[in-house]
Amino acid sequence: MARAATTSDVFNAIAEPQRRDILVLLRAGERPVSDVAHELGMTQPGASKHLRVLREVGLVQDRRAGKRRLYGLDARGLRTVHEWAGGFEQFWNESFDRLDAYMQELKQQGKKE
Amino acid sequence: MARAATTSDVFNAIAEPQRRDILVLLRAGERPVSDVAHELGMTQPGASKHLRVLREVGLVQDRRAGKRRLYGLDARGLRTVHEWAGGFEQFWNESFDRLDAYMQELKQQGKKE
DNA sequence: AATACATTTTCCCATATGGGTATATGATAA
DNA sequence: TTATCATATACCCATATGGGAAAATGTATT
Repeated sequence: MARAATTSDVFNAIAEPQRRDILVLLRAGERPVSDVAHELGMTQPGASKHLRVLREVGLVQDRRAGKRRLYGLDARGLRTVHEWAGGFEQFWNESFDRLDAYMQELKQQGKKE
Repeated sequence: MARAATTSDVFNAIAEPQRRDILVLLRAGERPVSDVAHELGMTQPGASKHLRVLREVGLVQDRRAGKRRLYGLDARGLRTVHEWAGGFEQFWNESFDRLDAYMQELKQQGKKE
């Protein structure tokens, strides 16, 4: 098997930096593909492809507006990510302490030898 | 270019479900590779490979303990993810409202035709 | 040293990727 | 209808993947 599809998951979709950039950009409001491409310095088909992935995982909504197609944020899917990562909150400081203890340990060893 | 390496980023590293499972498991404490493999129903080399990725992005620490090698959580890297996703918090409900408004719109159209 | 145990690495494979570029589809206006 | 603008898709490529199996490396015990 190969790597899971980028469209299989919100986690996979946001693994790509440019897609995260798109999401951040869309916080400022809906935009047509061409604007996204221009503002983020990507090619038009490139932006279109990334938006497709984001749409397939539900992080983005699109609606027609005349000749153009506006893409807008649907951030609800990011709540999962936020909550999952939040489940480790109590371990952030603890990890720090552990590393600190480890450093102390190394220091002690250094003195002995 | 292909997809970015799984080791290039915390975001890429946690895109894989099994690696997220490993991180969750390690909240309960350090474990040798074989235990991780057994408890999560993966093959031992499989677990080893996933742990390598997690180690390379700094989400996991390892230390020798006799014949075995214990892997422990270093959750600090997940803070980035938590904060990034948290930047969309104000949009979660708003997205909901937008969808709601959209539904209303469709409903109106339905009445007209 | 030789054996046994734990973990990592090396192959192999199928597959999806992101990035170009070119082309096709869609929608509007003349 | 035709011309024009906006977006999506179709190809092509190089590359890294996750998984399985086999082999190599590490470490301790006898």
